[in-house]
Amino acid sequence: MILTVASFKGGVGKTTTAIHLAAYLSQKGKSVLVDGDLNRSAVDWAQRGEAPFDVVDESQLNDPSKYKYLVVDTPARPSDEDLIGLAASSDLLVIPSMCDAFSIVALIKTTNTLQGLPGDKFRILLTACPPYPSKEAGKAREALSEAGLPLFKTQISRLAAFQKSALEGVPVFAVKDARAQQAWKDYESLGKEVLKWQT
Amino acid sequence: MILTVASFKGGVGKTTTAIHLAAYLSQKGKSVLVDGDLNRSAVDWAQRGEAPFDVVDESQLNDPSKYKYLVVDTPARPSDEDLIGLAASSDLLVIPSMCDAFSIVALIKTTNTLQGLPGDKFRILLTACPPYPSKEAGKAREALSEAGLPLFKTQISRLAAFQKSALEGVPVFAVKDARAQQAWKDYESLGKEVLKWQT
Amino acid sequence: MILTVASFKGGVGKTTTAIHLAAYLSQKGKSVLVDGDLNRSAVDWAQRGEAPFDVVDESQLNDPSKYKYLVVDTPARPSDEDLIGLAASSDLLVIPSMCDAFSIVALIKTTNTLQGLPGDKFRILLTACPPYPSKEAGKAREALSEAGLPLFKTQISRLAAFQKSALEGVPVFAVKDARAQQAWKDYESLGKEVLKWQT
Amino acid sequence: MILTVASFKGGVGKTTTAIHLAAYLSQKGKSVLVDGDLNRSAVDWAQRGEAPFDVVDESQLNDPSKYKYLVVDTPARPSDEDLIGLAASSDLLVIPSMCDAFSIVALIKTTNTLQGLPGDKFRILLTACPPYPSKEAGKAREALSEAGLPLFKTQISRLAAFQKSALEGVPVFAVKDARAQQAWKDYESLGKEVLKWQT
DNA sequence: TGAGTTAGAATGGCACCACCCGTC
DNA sequence: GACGGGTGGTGCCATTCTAACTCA
Repeated sequence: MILTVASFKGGVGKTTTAIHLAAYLSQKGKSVLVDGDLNRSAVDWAQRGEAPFDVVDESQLNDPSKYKYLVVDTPARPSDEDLIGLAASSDLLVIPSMCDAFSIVALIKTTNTLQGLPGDKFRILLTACPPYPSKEAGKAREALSEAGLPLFKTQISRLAAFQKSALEGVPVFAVKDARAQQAWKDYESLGKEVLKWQT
Repeated sequence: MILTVASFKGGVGKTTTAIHLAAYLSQKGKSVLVDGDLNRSAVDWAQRGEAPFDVVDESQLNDPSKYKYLVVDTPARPSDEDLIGLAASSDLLVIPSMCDAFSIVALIKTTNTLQGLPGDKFRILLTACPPYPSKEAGKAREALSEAGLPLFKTQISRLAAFQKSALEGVPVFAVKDARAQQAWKDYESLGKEVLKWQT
Repeated sequence: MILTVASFKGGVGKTTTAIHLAAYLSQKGKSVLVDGDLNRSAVDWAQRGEAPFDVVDESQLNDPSKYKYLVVDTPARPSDEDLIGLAASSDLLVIPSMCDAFSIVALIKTTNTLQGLPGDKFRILLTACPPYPSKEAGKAREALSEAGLPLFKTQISRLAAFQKSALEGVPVFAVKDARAQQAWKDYESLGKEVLKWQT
Repeated sequence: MILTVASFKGGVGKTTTAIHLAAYLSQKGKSVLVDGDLNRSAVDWAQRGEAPFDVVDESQLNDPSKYKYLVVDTPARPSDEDLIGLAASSDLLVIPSMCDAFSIVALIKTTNTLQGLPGDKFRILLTACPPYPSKEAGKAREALSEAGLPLFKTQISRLAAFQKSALEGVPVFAVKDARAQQAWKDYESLGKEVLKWQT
């Protein structure tokens, strides 16, 4: 199964999402994270710590058949053609987005592009959602639904544990933080939703 | 005076910064915000509400000499050459960045590019800084200083008022929010720092 | 039907409750408010304004059979014997109580006395409940339930409209206040609960 | 110095006032709180937590001369003779009252009784005053002044911290609440006024 | 028609609770 | 694990402004 993580804007948790999806899926079968980002953020990350799955540069992926799950972290701002290509070569396209107004508006503007994608091959993931009682995530969800864009039910909270995860180069469940488990649950929930979608 | 706002990543408050810099400077002299972003976020924003300054598409700026201050919002992810060009044609390059680890690491990676820029023509602005007692901003500041990158002393807080500002298409000081004035003070302080730099 | 309003403490909205119960019941049948309080608060109140029902001193109630509903406002701090007498001569004993800790503790202390009362002849009414998001009313409700004391489902909010009602000598629905209708709904709900209990 | 706290109605913060007056005065000299209330609220309170002063039942006060300050919490609804007796045996009579209309009217009705008291031996304390922008306290103050009744300049705010204080059995300054210090300042101010009156 | 009155909406300020975060 | 500081949302209250209605 090939999961591609792509977004039109940077700084939305794309790499974090790719890493933690790979971490979750590696519990279910041999997994690899393919780093296609220009910044090589994921490779850097893996070098800082100890990843429970393989992390390879996209040019170094020799034998995809070794893996049950491939998670691909793509460069930011793909062109329309890029996106279509990514969708064609993937089973599911995960599009993370923050829930601030600018991000949502930008995302809705790309509705045409996205709806050109085949069937239900993509879903949007809200990331960095502020805690209760903020309504930002709810508003974003509503706006995207109205625009007809498919959403994951799961959303990722904005927690300092994710920062520590990035700094230390370990998945968030390995971070020493009071809310590390809560943070990990978000991605576990996402992982379950992905696997459920597959069926 | 030409101020250019550019960043290597999206979703860092680039448009918000451009808008509020223009809003501050429009108090000091006739100002225009030139929207060079592909998403035309700033133009959209101005259409939603009532901006106290002109907002034009970059192709529509006929007579720059009419204005005392030009604030240019650029596309995300400029290439190195783009950046050099932008720096050459501007008096100051403002580079907003969030203070999360990925953003800071990405920024430091571009140190070489940035230090190729002439003199003290650019400065980094930390945006969306989490409130006390978070140390994220402090850590980011330290890391950037060590990398030799120049920073604005001012930093922008992460406040819901900025979200409302984006949604309503008005500068943050016109938003009905308990912390609107506090939010505006951040950009006032930035504006003062910019003007002070000029001298 | 004879409704008696009694409480062990003063200042809990006893008179307000008696007045508004009478006001509600007067819509359903001829009603009288019998003022047994030493302060003659209800009589004073009726003199200040225009009550839609009769208000008489307890010594002046000549012909109870004229009325379908009698609401009796009793003196504060009845003795145990008083209370038993009141219960015996009434169909229902309404015991208003604020939800502060002292009031609730004092009320629970009287559990023995209350449970000596015949059957389900009394119910406690929480009054002056602070607005959301306070949990005071919820805590009080929980404590009283644990003590086995019966509660009205309805509770009365703490609203300035009740103050104006007292000052002007009119039922709260006749007060010029943005929340007057909301305040009246509380007592309407109580009235419905009382009538429902009767059946 | 003997301070007596008495009121004609219950639920007005009588026990809270007695407790916090004793707490303040215990900073200035050895103090005791004499619980004369039938509910023994103050004794209960002291049992729940840790009071920084002695709390005794009125029948157990053996050696008053041990104390510099005696604060006496009296039963609710004293008769006129009781009141005169209390005033005679005290240096100052503190009469707490809420500022709702019923309470104020009831208090003014007792003007005759009160004015029969010797000289300036008593003062009224407004308690549970609602926050800005309510005018309830101002109106109450005005009405009482017109009736010629002496008032403390200090008034006690209605704050959730006082509830927590009651529940936990500790003075309000020991409560974990954002406004605990503000609440305590009210009673500090009252204490100062009392001491100042003494001279 | 014009002016005074009155009802409704918008505004500012505060209290309260739930939550996040660094420190002890 | 508890604490203190901070933010976000909700609700109440008084004031102000606006809109509509009454009455001369």
